[in-house]
Amino acid sequence: MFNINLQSRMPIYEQVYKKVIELIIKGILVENEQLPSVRNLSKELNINPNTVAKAYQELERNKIIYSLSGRGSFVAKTNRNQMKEHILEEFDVCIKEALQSGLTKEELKNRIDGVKL
Amino acid sequence: MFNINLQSRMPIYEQVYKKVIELIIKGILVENEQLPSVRNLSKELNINPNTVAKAYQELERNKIIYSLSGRGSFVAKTNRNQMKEHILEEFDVCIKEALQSGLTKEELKNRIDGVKL
Amino acid sequence: MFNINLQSRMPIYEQVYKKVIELIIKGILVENEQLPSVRNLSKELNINPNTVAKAYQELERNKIIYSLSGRGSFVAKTNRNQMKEHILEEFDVCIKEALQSGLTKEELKNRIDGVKL
Amino acid sequence: MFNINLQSRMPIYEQVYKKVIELIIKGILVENEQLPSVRNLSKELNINPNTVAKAYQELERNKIIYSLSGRGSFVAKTNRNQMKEHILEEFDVCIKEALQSGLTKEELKNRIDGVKL
DNA sequence: GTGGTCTAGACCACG
DNA sequence: GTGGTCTAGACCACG
Repeated sequence: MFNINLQSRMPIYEQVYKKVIELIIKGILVENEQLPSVRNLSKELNINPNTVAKAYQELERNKIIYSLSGRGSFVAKTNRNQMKEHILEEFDVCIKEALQSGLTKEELKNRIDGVKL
Repeated sequence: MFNINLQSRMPIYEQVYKKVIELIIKGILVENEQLPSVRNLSKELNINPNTVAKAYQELERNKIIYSLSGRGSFVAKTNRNQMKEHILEEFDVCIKEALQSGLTKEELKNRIDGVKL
Repeated sequence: MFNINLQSRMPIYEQVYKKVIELIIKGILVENEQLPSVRNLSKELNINPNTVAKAYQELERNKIIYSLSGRGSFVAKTNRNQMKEHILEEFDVCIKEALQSGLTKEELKNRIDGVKL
Repeated sequence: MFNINLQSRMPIYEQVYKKVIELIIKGILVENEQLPSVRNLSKELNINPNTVAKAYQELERNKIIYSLSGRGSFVAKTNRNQMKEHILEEFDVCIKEALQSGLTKEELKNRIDGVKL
């Protein structure tokens, strides 16, 4: 379910962070649902607990999850639209970079059609 | 003309690298035109000469510029389409990230329309 | 009446502890009055009985309540002034932190006037 | 200059965090001044570099310092008033707790006069 | 069992 | 030399 890529140049903790957001946007993780514990997830992904903890702390700081002391971490009151907006703002940065490099909006939109996941 | 942001999370050498490509795509730098020397550019931007050198090396490795020993660096036979393709491939990464986060192609295309530089 | 916040960074047992003191200072709980049983209070607040027990133990240790084995916990001979002193000593810690951060006593006193509960 | 208390229940990284703010409020660290490097400060305080790094990252996240990659950490455009406000907001929490415990504003203000650092 | 803090130490990119 | 990331593993408070 978490699919971490150790080879990627994107830090692992950031991959975990984004994965949680993705699962919420897709409705796989829902409000107040408990996330896997730091220890369990780190075992499952075969990474260090600290790395998972860092991702969770970042998520909590951004009010995407909350933790109850001694009980675990849970999905916060999720505002999916707000979360989409969050992702789209990151996408904006890419758009601007491409436009600044001299490409046109038409070229970018056409490119999107061609992308396969 | 070069507009470097020292506080950006993007490495400085990468900013220089992209800036040169941008100037070529926009036709500001043209085939066989001489680039500023490493020394001059580093002074102008107030950054380490090694940083400029690294950007130039990367550009040369990708056949975007060529250097004549003792004379300087010059814009290579520019294939603008190839360069656009290069930018678009970077953009692909952003598209994929956004799609993987659960957004749709429609949402991304609409977003592009709204962006102002 | 007890108003516990599970998401607060303040430990739950400490919240219970403080709440009892507050109720005594306000005269809502009076000398020799029986406190809710550990079991009942934990059910009402939906928290672990051990957590309530810990708060009660701490209160007993500080002579704020006393317990009769098999009968329950009761408000001790209350010395309101002593209790106020207790709260004020906690407040001292905050004052010192603020002063150490470079603020002046005047600034702190003015701030108190502005606070609304 | 940094005066860390290893016995305190306040986490070390938080003490470092607050110390930097204090030094800025007091004008000892000024805009664009370079902070001691993570390594140097950790040696001086005899604590782990990661602990200092955590404090610096938190400071950077809150725009109190900024880092130039490969060069070091520097005091950001400091708005002292904004920083005071930051401290005062923390103080508000203490005031509210004390008021909720049944004390009066007068009692709190008198207490401030009596505090010695 | 849960997350939070910390140490010791490694490796990396960047400059 | 600089900060950023990560591991391995310890200890702690809380529940």
